[in-house]
Amino acid sequence: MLPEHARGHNRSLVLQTLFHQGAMSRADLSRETGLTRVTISDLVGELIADGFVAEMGMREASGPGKPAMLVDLDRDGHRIVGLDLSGADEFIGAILTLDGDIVGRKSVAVATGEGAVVEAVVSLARDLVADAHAPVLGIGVGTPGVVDEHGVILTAPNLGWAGFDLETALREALDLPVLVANDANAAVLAEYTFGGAGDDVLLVKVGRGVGSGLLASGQPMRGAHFAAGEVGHVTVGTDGGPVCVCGKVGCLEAWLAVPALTARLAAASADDREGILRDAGERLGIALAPIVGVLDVSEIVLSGPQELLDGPLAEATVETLRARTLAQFHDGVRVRMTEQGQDIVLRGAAVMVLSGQLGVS
Amino acid sequence: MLPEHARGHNRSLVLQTLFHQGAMSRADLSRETGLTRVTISDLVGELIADGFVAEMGMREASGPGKPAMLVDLDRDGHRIVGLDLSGADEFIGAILTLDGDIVGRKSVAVATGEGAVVEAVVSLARDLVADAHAPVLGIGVGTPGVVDEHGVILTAPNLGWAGFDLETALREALDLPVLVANDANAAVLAEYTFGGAGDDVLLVKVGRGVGSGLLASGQPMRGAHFAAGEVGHVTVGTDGGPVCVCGKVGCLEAWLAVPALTARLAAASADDREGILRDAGERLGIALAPIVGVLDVSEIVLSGPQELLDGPLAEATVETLRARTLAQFHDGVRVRMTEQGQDIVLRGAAVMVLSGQLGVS
DNA sequence: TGTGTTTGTTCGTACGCTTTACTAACAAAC
DNA sequence: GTTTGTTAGTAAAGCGTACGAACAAACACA
Repeated sequence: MLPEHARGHNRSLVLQTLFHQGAMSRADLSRETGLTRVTISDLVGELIADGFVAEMGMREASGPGKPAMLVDLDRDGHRIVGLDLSGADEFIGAILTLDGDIVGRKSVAVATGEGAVVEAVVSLARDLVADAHAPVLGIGVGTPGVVDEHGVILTAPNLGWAGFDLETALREALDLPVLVANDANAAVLAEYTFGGAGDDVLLVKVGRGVGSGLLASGQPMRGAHFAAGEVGHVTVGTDGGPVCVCGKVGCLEAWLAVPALTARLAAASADDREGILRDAGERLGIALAPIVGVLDVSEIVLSGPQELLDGPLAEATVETLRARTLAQFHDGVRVRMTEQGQDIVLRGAAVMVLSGQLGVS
Repeated sequence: MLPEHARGHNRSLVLQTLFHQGAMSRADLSRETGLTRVTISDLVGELIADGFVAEMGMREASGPGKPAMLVDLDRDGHRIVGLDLSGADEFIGAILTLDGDIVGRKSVAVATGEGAVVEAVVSLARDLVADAHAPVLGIGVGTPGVVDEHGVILTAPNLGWAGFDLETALREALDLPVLVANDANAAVLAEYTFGGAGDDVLLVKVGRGVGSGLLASGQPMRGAHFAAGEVGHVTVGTDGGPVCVCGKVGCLEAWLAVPALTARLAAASADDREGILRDAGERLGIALAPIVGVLDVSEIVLSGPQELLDGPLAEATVETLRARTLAQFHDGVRVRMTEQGQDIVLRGAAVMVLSGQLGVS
């Protein structure tokens, strides 16, 4: 640990404070961070020189004393490019502000195979960077599959990838910072930074498959083999269930994934629909109960088609969880839909860039 | 982040290196840590002045150059006191070396109620400190119940405690650093530091109840309400099961805790015993499968009566886990007994002190 | 006009680590 | 016995980082 590491930490502390609390004076920053005004002035000067922070004009004086010069992140001066490769039909890309607002979109049809996918993704990213009309802080990518800490996609059956270094490929093609992570892990970051989630939260993402992203004490969990969150093919219950594409019986994905669930709903009468949704929700609760017990998460967030998840399914999940865990410890566990909608992975990808480049989350 | 924090980090880095690799020269430390020889000399001088490190004599010269003066943690000059309050009949205490070796023991009968327990524990700790015949680095305590980050026992039904600040009570009575944590959380630290466990490990402790301790990326998980690991009263399976003391049906504890399991074994014929153990192991596997899926732990360690756990039960657990998770991601999950035996909580309590006082683990 | 408050900067100081340069102590080769 | 080369550890100087003291600027209020 060298002094410059401490300096970097303090730089991030200033950026983090501005990110969450908005424009304020140097003296405000001093009070918020506990560093002295002198040190803050020095740090802010450095951050202004680097272009991350800008002076925003004087605060209209409200009391005695010299009026304050407000400083803030240069929010208008930067953009982030986010990509979501988890869609069934399209690769979706967006230009985002530092606040996670989407100010531009573009998408291309899904490709398969290493070469074709990379070509499509690079082209999508290049177009978005060109349209940003501002310096791009970096490119964040949320992709299905197991992704290691350096953005190497270890396995991604849907995209036909195994051991492919997407991060380096994109960085070399675009000459910008690139961060690649699993889509559900990106999503939980969006929920944490923009969705007001607490420090211990599990996000369950239901789509073609079922994945999850986990934050413990505000830190993303990666797992021993970078496979944390890969919960789709865990068997749930001890009484059989639907057959899964993986060959097993009763996988969470066979109960809950959108294709399986919509197929069962389509085959059922209108009266049976609620029962089917409640069954799926109960299965999710059964799978989550031991996780809530071991991890003591306070919040479970669902992401996916609202018409499927937000209703009988979510209700059955929370009821099952309450019934299967000890109220004394985990009474407060909340289950809710995300409010980030379909853009959750894009916004999570932006958080990855904010976190990687500014140390902000 | 101030410069002195960096200094503290580097002090711990030196101690950590010596702790794990044993005596070495200052130049060796420089190579291991990446800090310069000058800085290491300065740090070592400070640590010697503080009594944590001692010079151990010259290394017999093996090559050219000036012979090296070996330095090491002053292992003989310090002791740690560990307490294990999780026993059914006794509070167990021990004097330990910095290497976790037990060099003295003492125990007292279990008391109940705040006042009586504190009196018994303080007296036990005081006797051990007096017998240590060396400066005691601190006192670590592993206790059943939910314990917060400051050593306040939020709930401990077995001891009749709720919201009791054991850490402060002991610190004021004994005037030594005190660290209190849940017994299973202490146990997993022992397994990590002394048992060669990896960075992502779950320890399941089977005794009167069933608890667990979890390390993710080498960091202990606490949970949103400090209740991480409280897995005993999670319902497992969807086909009923034994009635639990908590009133629910099919709790993991009703399947697996020692009193319930021995009672079922005693009531069964010799031929049925293996089936009962396998059933219990299967239930454990069912409960652990979603946890392995979400957390991607590489290692599950069992702690408790060897004659119950180490055999058909553990075998059934690992078979169930393999059957219920996707081999592609979690093939390598190992299930094994701890080799720390009955002293695992005591040794874990020592790790808490090492970690808290020296930054070593 | 003076007094008190707040902001932000300048100056000098303390601390931590590095680089550079040195001494001490040894082995190997001659 | 001398020279050469290597390794261990220390001393001095310099740079980066944060702090406290002091101050000027700008304002409210009496």
